[in-house]
Amino acid sequence: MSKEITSRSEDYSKWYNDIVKKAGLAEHSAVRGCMVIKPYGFALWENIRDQLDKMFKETGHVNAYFPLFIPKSFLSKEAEHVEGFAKECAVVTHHRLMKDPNGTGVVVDPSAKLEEELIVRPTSETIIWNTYKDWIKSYRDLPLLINQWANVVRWEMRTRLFMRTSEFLWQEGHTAHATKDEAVEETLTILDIYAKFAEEYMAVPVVKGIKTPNERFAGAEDTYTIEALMQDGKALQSGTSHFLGQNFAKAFDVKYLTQENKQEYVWATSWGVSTRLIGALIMAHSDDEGLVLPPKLAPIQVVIIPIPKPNEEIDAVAEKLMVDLKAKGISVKYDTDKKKRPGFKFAEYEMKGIPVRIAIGKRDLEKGVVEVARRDTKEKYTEPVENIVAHVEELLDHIQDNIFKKAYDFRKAHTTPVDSWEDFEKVLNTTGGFVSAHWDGTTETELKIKEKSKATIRCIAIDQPEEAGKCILTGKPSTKRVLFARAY
RNA sequence: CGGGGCGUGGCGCAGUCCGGUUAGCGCACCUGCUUUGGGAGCAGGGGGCCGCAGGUUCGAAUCCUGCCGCCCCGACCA
Repeated sequence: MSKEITSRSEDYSKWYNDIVKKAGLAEHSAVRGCMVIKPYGFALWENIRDQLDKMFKETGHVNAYFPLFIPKSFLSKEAEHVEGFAKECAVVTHHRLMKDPNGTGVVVDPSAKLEEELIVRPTSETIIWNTYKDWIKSYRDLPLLINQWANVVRWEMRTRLFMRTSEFLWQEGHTAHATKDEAVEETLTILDIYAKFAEEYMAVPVVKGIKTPNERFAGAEDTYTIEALMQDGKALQSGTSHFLGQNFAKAFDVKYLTQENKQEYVWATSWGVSTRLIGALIMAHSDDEGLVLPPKLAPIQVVIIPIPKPNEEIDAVAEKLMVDLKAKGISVKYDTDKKKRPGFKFAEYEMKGIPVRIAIGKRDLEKGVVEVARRDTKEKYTEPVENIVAHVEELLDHIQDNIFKKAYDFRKAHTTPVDSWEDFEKVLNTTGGFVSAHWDGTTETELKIKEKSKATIRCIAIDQPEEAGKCILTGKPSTKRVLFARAY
């Protein structure tokens, strides 16, 4: 299959599409901008979801489910929020079809017009805060720490498999707190979970930071983000955690009684990651042979291939290996398909990004060894059968570490401090990646820079030290560097 | 919303300019035989309202009109 995939250097965008399709992750559906997530892609999403879900629950969150539809009036209760989402909402106006009186198909039944239109949720703050109003009466009801796994719809102009689709799967957390400090702390707790998940499970290094007012979520007071860097030097916002202040509490009149019997508005957060994470995984690690998956999220971690085809002796070794590997919690597939030859299988599993391949052949077995191949480095070597379980267990960890390190080194090599406009443009147009530069702090300058260079401020890194400098565009004084990049 | 491209068996395409036997090729699929340590070979076989609707014509995948859909690039966004 590798001969069918476009190389990164030839056309990065086409390469990405080829991988998504040829690795069997997803395909375009009959509906514009919407994708079908295929079983292999969904298995990957399930692994992402299950791990995150566990992390949310460990920090006291519980899951619930709110409606897909939101009454139009709800959306307009928070002014900035509606402004931010209005342009990309799908609207339900009718609830019934009828036979076309002039033809053969069906048409919308004009008598079934809804009194109030329903919006297909682009995000659920409004319906959830409308519900929280009834759930929160006293300080004893707080904090309220709820997450939902759901689909949302944003009517995007231009879509791309996993990176931006009109409908996507995500989780959205919505929490309510008695104090501002507690809400801010929650926002940061989640940001840490996202960063930890990205780095330890996806093996994608991220910068934790805060968004500029211009890049903030519609309706938030502060938006925190994890920003990752893709192999083409473009940044990808991979998760966001918002401190919403009392904006939604005020919009939906959610108050609680304090211990002193006083009415106070509650403080809110919301946070989410989506199927875009799969896009991040692909773009961060994969190569011209196909997908490269981090072992911790790979639906299949080890594939065993009989050489040249299954027989009793090979089956016996493979089956024992499977039992032993599974006992260690390692997912393994034994490919007994007799129709396909080994070379075909090798290429196929490389395309699918399976971290470790074990080839069992008669010739090797006579020497008591099997062949081990790792996807990340393409190395191949033989290993005694009796060592194999311990070896694979260790190898999966090595691969996980190695692809993280590779991505980390790449980011390091593509993060450049600059102090002048010439250097800024030069770096963006050559090495790309993150450019660390001083900015005068105004939205006006931010927008001018974006217009001139197509680079946006990805974030102000949380651990960025104070440092006196001059804005690269205006020369005005600045106290901190911010991270610019061209982004997805 | 602007620019470009494309709709022909499951997938990828040729054929369309210049209308003419039975619409073709590769992959995949089915059957059989031979193969088998990096994408096997041979033989046989099944599968198409050529995106939709009109029109021109003796005759349309091909020409004309209208529509629909999708993809890619840009502006906007997770």
